[in-house]
Amino acid sequence: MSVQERKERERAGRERLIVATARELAEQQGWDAVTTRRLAERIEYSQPVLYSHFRGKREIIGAVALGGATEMAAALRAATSAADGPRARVTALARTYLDFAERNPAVYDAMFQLDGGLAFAQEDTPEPLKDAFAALWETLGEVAGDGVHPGLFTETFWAALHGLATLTRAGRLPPGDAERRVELLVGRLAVL
Amino acid sequence: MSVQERKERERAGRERLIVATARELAEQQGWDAVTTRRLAERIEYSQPVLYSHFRGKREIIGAVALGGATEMAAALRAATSAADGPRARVTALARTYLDFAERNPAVYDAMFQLDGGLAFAQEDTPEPLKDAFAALWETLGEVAGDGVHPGLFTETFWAALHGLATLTRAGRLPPGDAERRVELLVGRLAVL
DNA sequence: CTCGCTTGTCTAGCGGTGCTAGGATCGACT
DNA sequence: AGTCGATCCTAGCACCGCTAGACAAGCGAG
Repeated sequence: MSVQERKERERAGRERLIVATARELAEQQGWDAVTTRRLAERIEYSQPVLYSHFRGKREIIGAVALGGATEMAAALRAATSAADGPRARVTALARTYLDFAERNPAVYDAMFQLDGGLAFAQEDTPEPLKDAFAALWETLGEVAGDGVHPGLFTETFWAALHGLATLTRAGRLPPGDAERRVELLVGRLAVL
Repeated sequence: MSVQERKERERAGRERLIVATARELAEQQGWDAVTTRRLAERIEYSQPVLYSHFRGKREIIGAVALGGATEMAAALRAATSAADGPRARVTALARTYLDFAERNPAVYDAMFQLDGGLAFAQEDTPEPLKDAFAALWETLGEVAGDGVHPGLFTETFWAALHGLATLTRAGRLPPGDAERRVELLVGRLAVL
C-alpha cells in the first residue's frame, strides 16, 4: 500500500502546485495570461496532465477561488477578533475585505467575477464559500438592527463592499476617497 | 458631394447595425458567443469590415456600453421624475437601476464588467457615462445628509447597487429577497 | 461611353486558445 | 526478469482575434 500512498501524495502535491501556479500567474499577469499551455509549462508538465486533475480551466479557477475564500475568512476573523466593540469590528471587517480584494485582485476575480463553476447560496455550495459568508455574518449579524434579518443584512452589506471593491479596482471610482466611502457605509448601514 | 454624403450615411448605418447586432447576440447567447466571425456573419459582411469601423472587439463592447449608458440615464430620469418626494425618488432610482441590470445583463456587463476600453472617473470619460452618473447624482445628492459630499455619497450608493446587481445575477445572492434588500439599503443609506 | 483609379470588400492565413485521441514509456508486481 | 497497467506526451482538432494582399465595384475625367 505504501506505493499507492506515495503516488497519492505526489498527485495531491501536484494538484496544489497547479492551483498555486495558476494563482501566481494570474496575480502577476492577469487571468488572460493563464492559458493551459503556459500553466503546463510552468509546472513542467504537458497540458493533458492538467486535465487529469481538473475538468478544465474553469475548475482550476474554481480551485483558486476556494483557496481564496478560506484565506479571506481567516483574514476577516483575525481582523474582527482583534477589534473592540461592534463599530470597530465592522470597520475592521470592511477594511480587511477591501484590502483583500485590492491585494489579491486575481483571487478576488476568481471568487466573484469569473465563472469557476461553483454553486453559491445553495445547498451544495462548497464549505469554504459558506464559511467566508459565515465570517461576514458573525460580525455583521450583531449590527443588523431590530426587525432586520441578519442574513439579509449581511447580504446587503456584503454587496455594498463588493461593489466598492470591483468598481474601485476597475477604475470606475476615484481611488483616493476609499476610506471615506467605507466610513460612510459603516456609519449609515450598521446599527450601533 | 451628395455621393460622399450617401456613403457617410451608409457607413453610419452599418456601424449602428454592428453595435445593435453585437448587443442582440450578447443578450441572446452571452458575450462569449459574440465572436467576430459570428458577428460578421449576422451583419452579412466579412470580418475585416468590423475592423474598418472599430479597432477590435473591445471597441465594439465599448460602443454597446455607451448606448447602454444613454439608455440607463433616460430610464433613471424617467423613473425619478415620476416619483413624489425624496424617498420615493430614491426607491424608484434603485429599483430602476436593478431592473435595468436584470433586463439587460449583457449591456450591463459591457458597461461595468467587461473591458470596453473606456475611461471612467476622468476628464476624458465619454459623455454618456458622465451623464448616467449625473442622473444618479441628481436624485441621490439631495439625500446625502449634512456634512457628506454628495458626489461621495452617490459613488457609495451606486457601488452598493452595483454589488447587488452583480451578485444577484451571478447567483451569489438568493434572488427572492431583492426587494427587501433594496428597502434596507434605501432606508439606511439615504437621509430623508 | 469608356477608361483609369480610388475605395471598399473578401479570401486566406497567422499565431493563439481550450481541449482530446492515441501512442510511447516507465515503473510496480509476479 | 518479464509482463502489464498506469501515466505522460506528441500531435492535432476546431475555434478565437486580427490582418495582409488580391480583387471587384463604382466614381470622376476625357
